[in-house]
Amino acid sequence: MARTDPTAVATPTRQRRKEARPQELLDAALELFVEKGFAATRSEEVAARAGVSKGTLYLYYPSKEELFKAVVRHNLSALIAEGTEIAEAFEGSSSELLAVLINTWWERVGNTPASGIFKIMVSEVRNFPELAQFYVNEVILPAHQLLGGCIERGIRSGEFRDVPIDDAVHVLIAPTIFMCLNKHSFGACPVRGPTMQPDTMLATQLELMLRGLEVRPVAAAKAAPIKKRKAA
Amino acid sequence: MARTDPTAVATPTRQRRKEARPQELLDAALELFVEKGFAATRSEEVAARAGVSKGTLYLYYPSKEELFKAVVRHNLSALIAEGTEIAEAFEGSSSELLAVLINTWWERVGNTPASGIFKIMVSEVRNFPELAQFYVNEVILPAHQLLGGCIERGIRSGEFRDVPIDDAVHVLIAPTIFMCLNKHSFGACPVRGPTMQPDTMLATQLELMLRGLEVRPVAAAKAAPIKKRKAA
Amino acid sequence: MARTDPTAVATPTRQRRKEARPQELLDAALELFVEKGFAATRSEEVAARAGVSKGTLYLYYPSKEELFKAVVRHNLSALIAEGTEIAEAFEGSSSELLAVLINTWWERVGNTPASGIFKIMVSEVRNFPELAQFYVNEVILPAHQLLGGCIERGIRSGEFRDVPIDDAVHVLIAPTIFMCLNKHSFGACPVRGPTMQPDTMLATQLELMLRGLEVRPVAAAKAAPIKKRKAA
Amino acid sequence: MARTDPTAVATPTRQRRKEARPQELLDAALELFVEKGFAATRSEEVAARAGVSKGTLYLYYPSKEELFKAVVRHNLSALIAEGTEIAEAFEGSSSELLAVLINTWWERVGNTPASGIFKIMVSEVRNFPELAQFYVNEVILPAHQLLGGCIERGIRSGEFRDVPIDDAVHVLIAPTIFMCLNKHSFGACPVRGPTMQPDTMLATQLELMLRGLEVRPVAAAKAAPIKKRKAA
DNA sequence: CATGAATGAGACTTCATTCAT
DNA sequence: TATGAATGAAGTCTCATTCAT
Repeated sequence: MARTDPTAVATPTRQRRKEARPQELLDAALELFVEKGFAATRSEEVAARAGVSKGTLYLYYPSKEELFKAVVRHNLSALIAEGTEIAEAFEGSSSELLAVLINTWWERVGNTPASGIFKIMVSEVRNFPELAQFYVNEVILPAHQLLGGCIERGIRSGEFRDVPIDDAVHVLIAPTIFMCLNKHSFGACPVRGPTMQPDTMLATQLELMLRGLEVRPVAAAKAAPIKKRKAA
Repeated sequence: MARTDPTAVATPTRQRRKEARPQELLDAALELFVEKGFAATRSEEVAARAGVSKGTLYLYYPSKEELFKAVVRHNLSALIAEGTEIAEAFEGSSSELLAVLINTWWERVGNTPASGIFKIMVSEVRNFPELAQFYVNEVILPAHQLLGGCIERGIRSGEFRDVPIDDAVHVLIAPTIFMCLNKHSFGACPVRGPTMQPDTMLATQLELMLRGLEVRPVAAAKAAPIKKRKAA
Repeated sequence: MARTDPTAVATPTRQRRKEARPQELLDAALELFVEKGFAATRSEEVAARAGVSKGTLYLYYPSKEELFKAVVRHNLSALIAEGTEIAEAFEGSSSELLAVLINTWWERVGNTPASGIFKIMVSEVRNFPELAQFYVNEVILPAHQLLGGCIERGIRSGEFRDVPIDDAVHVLIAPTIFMCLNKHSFGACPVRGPTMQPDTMLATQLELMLRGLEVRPVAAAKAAPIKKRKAA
Repeated sequence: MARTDPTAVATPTRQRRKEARPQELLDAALELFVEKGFAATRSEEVAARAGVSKGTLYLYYPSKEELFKAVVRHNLSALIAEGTEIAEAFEGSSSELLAVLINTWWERVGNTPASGIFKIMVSEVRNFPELAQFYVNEVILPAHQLLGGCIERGIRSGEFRDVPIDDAVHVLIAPTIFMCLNKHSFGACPVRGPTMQPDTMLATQLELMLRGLEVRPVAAAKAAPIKKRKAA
């Protein structure tokens, strides 16, 4: 309706709209797939949220499944671009570097709609196995190498203790991904409970982690699980 | 097999199975909802995996949605039961206590099919808002109080530094949930990449965390995010 | 409605209906595909004509296309069965044999709903190439061999002239197929015009053909086509 | 090419093409309707094969249905024009005349893309009843009168036996239409089997028919159909 | 209780047709 | 005129749910 309104000043031309469509559709789809999941999102909703009709969606993506893959690939590529950029910024102490990397990542990814991609991946990889290897190759491996490299650098320079690198990387990453997942699941539900505050949580995480990595003798905390009491 | 059990008092197989039905259905449903998500799981598949017919499923649960809620509630209740049991075991230093709690939790939950419940929750809470408050009240809050209490106890006893308790709890929990999610998403895909080793990762996490919590002067790592380079 | 009427005496049981379904669906589908063509027939119409709902159709045939193939194969098999039976009846003079074969064929095929299969084949083979070879192997070739054999037998016994067998077979078959096609196309339209009378037409065809085949000297009618007058 | 024609009076290509459009569209549509049928042919394909865009098709024909009718009417008119022309050439013996008519018809119609019109008619008349009467009036009746007249002439002149004229006409026409139908259905499929050779088949048909029509005493071949054996 | 045949609402997708450019 | 982006009615197919057996 407004689209055909002749008095509208900023009505984009068809040509302009055609060029913007893929991005608009991908954005709408990301939102909905994050909100409701792939299977529970109707094609028509995606189209509606992008401001077009059902048929138009199919002009750009041949099926809902292809749309989904495009959403994932598009957003993972964005992630990769960010990652590469961040990686290039290397300088200063390893502690500072880790802090910079994590804070930057949060600002560029965690704080944007792209953060929803993690929820999608967790929820749907098993239904879209092609995407699994893609994600591993393009996101997990580079990210691991980047962070693993920082930790190794810190270890070699004597700044960090000699911890198992791969495990440490996972522990380091977990809270940030956890925040992204929380934001798009419980965080989006109107419930009373302990809310996650990304800013302070990130700060706390960094402090704990960096302290945990720093060189200093300590008595390792080993503890066996509690034995399960058998029902009499 | 059970039929030849000499202690069985002539309980007919059918009778036995009938009583076991709800549990079998919930188990089958948990598996499938974890594998494929709620919307992509067909009622008939659940029935088939539980070894009954489609119609039988509806004798026990009036709809797929109710089945889903039952699965969630059933598994969350199990979680709660475990948590309560673990909580009662309180003794020793706060470090040891945290280690015991986490290791026990992993053995009782993370290492069992119930670990899939987190994937379900993350993926589907927004579609089942009733479950959100339930989960927060029955799982998140108690768990937070338990862990938060440990940390607070450690702080008060001078064992731990004075960290923001809520954030620290989140950071403490994140890697364990992260492992559960990974196990049921990427971990279930046949891809080459860095795999997560729960046992060593848990050990590393505990070591990092406890060291991070321990009292000791340190220069806090503060770092602003890298500025995004604008295109010239 | 009537189906659930408890007072109905002849209400078939579900089991009985299940067994009859495939045939009922194939019959309904044959009718509709003949009437309107494959593409213009809606699945739901087929189901409705068979007295079931849309979903039930898909319980028996996984797609409209598979239903189509089943219709063709089912009816071609019927054709083949008839053909085989007729072929076994060989006896008497070759003229009589041809007459018997054609009359019997008409009674068993041309005069039954199976006659519609020819319209379907003509209309749709190019859209279902798998069926082409099947039809050639199972219908055309056996029929040709049968009729060709009769003609050859007549030639060898001196009853028929030495005509090109393959061409003669085509000429012999053409009017019968033509009648089938006509019956399900123009013949089914309420128009004024020369209608085809199968019975007398068959008789006339036989008379012409057998006379044409019989031994007797004749001056071949050779004639060049009329030259096209070029527009001035 | 036409552009360099020295006799062309500067007619711009676009203008020329514009005038040729309707014919090009009709030709493309004929081809596609013959290949795939009306319902399975997409408007856009027709436009593409005619070298124009989807929208342009609608400048010339207001709907796919109208396009279809135009195709039929256009090609039937061509048929009629041919028929009239052929009819005027009347001369010689009735046998020769029939031979000339049929051979000419084959050359002008059977051997051209217009031969596809019969497949279309058979497949689609029931969906386009308006066309039925048109076809009967404009094609079937004149053709019948033409051929029927020839046969009658032959009978009156003592050249032919006294056969039922209408039936004989049908028998006479059947093989030619049969060849047209075959050419655009099985004939277009890449299958191994007895192929139809129009030239020899036409010759054989004529020979059989004319011999069949010629005056000569014969014992009519009467034969009852074989009784169907009931299952014991 | 258990079964599985049947149903029909609803989701995906296609494509004839329109209309701004 | 010609184009092709956009639309939405309509068709195919799925699957949660019911119910006669």
